[in-house]
Amino acid sequence: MLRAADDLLVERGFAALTMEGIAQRAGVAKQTIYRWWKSKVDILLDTLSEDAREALAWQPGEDDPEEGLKRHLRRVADFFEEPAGQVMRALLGHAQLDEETAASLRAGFLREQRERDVAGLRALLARGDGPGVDERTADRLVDLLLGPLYHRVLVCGEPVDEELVNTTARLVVTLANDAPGL
Amino acid sequence: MLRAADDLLVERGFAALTMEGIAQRAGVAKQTIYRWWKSKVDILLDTLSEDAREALAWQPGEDDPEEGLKRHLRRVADFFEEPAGQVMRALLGHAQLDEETAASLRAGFLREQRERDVAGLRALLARGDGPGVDERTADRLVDLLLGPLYHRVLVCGEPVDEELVNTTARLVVTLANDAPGL
Amino acid sequence: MLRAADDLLVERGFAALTMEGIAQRAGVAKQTIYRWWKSKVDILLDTLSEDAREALAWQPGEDDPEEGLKRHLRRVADFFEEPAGQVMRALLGHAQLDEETAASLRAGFLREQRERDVAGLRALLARGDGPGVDERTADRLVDLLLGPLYHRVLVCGEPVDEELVNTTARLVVTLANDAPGL
Amino acid sequence: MLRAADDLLVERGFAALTMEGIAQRAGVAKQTIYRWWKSKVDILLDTLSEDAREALAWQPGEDDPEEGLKRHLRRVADFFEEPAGQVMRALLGHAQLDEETAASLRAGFLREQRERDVAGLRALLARGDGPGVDERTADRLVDLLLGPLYHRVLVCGEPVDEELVNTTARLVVTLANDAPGL
DNA sequence: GCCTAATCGAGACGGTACGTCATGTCTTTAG
DNA sequence: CTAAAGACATGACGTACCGTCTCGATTAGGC
Repeated sequence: MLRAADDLLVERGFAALTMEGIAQRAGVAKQTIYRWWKSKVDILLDTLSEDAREALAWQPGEDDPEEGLKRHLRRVADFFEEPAGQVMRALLGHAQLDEETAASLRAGFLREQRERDVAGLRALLARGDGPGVDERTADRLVDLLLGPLYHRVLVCGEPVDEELVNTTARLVVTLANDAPGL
Repeated sequence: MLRAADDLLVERGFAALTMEGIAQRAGVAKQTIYRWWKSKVDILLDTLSEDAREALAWQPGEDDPEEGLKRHLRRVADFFEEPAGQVMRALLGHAQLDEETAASLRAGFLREQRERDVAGLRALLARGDGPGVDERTADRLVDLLLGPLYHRVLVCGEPVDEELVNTTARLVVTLANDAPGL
Repeated sequence: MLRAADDLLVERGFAALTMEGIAQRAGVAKQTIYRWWKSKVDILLDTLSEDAREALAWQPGEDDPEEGLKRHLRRVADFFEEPAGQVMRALLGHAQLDEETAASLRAGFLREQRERDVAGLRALLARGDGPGVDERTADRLVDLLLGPLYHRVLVCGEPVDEELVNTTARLVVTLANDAPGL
Repeated sequence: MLRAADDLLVERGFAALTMEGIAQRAGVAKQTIYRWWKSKVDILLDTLSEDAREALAWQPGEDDPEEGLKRHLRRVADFFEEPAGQVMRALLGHAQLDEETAASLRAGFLREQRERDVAGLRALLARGDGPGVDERTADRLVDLLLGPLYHRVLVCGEPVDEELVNTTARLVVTLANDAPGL
């Protein structure tokens, strides 16, 4: 059923993603779906957890912090082009329209991802020359790190280009090394 | 009718904002609404144009670039707390779910606002010590300037704090003065 | 406008006969139609008066009563095949659905036509060998004279054949000559 | 739902008989009605089949043909005063306005009723002194038998009086006994 | 190996909103 | 000053999904 929901979202968009449609596509009765999820948003939250966790994971590497950040940001940029990225866009979008979706999304996937991002960022910066950053500082840096990419994708609706990745990465490294001034 | 739509959105949320509801609230026939707008999204696009233009305008000032940026970012942050900001959140959200909404929003309000942002940013930076930035550079800077705020609001669902405003403003000024390395 | 209404009725049927349609077809504003008639039924009543009076008139002749009746009944049968007959069918039909239509139709056209029928029948029978019939008797005979034809057309929806015309005519003449037993 | 439709027709007339009204009166969703019938006419056709079959049935009796005919015609006359008769009037009326209604009505109820009428008439005449009539002749007689009553009710909008019943009955018996001259 | 019980497909049900159509009234505009 | 053009409030249309609810049929598991 997750697969059916996922496919329909990508094929026809969120508006055409109905419980009846998913049921028919999955060859299942509506009631059976309601047994496990209480809405189509709930289904998407599940598919997101399955698919996005790995795609947004911080991969280990031997390079310096700036290079590592670039690598990760490119992964994030690519993620938005994939089906799982479409699901995330849809959920982030729906969270703007519905408080309950927002709460579920933020209490679940987004909170966990934030933790992974903070940890990943700290680990990466620890490999550099500087003193590294504490958890609170890393948390602050995440908005600066991801914000420009999300803005480009969600607000402008354009793909993230290399220049934005590079500038953002360089900038965050600079800030991190200059942490006291943050 | 714009007022009725606006009120209902803020009071009850996007899902409960129906054409029938707007019609009833405005004391107007559904047909009359359809005569002028083809969907509730269309109505919101109109209210956005009316209300958000001024709220997101770059106000003149005598202060230096960094101070000016902070002032503007605080206005942006405040905007998201107002009704007009709710409308914008809703439209940005719906744009993630519906290609047509995305196209309308970006071809209209967002494009114009982007132009105002680029012009405002350039004007502000021109008041500083540095050489200022050309249009293309300013355009690139806008993602970095606004991205963190939008991320905080749309993704995290939290209010923009003073610290984020200050850091972002300082960072963009630094980058601008260091433009060749952008 | 009568012409426009008439044409539309025949072309597309009663359901598709709307005030808006008539106005458009006649190149006239709706309001102008409402100035003269209060409904589409009212318009049809007018076209009926214009067209049906002559088609259902009793034509003079030199033949005997039975022949004369046959002639007249054939005219009635033919009338139902013409556009004016369609109007009459529509109005009689609508009169079953709407008391007001029924009242207008019966107070106007049908009452006058009934008078013409009674007079026509009496004149015809006066040419025969028998003693003729008085007005009340003729009035009673009219249901027997026209009923079978109307039944065939309105209820069965089939055309009136020669046999029905002949039998009905013969029968009414017989009855008329046997008036005391009526 | 048949009951709700029936009641509303009698109470408020055909024009005020709406799918929404029926749904509300029956405490049922519109969609449920559309699941089973495709229009209000379809519903009325069903109520007619249920109610009119018996009211228009030919009842057995021991009397002679003329008396039997009178009995039956009086039943027909009474039928038009009942709710089921209102339904029939409405359907016959609407059949004049709409080809599809006409086709449904004639292919269904009217065809069956015609068969019952032919059979009933033949059975009655077989009880008389004469030779009886064959099926084709009986079919021709039905227009003459029912036409006057229908004319009085549908066209004149007046109740059927005893005189019309008696005259019509006598006349059909006479004709039947004189069948060769038909 | 059978019978009971739970599960699941199918889809009917009472609802709500959709977007469209025609109504009859009204205002505005052009000749 | 009239009449076209058409905006307006109203209300029904027929459709799509919603979330809940019965139905049988089909499995499985406990005896």
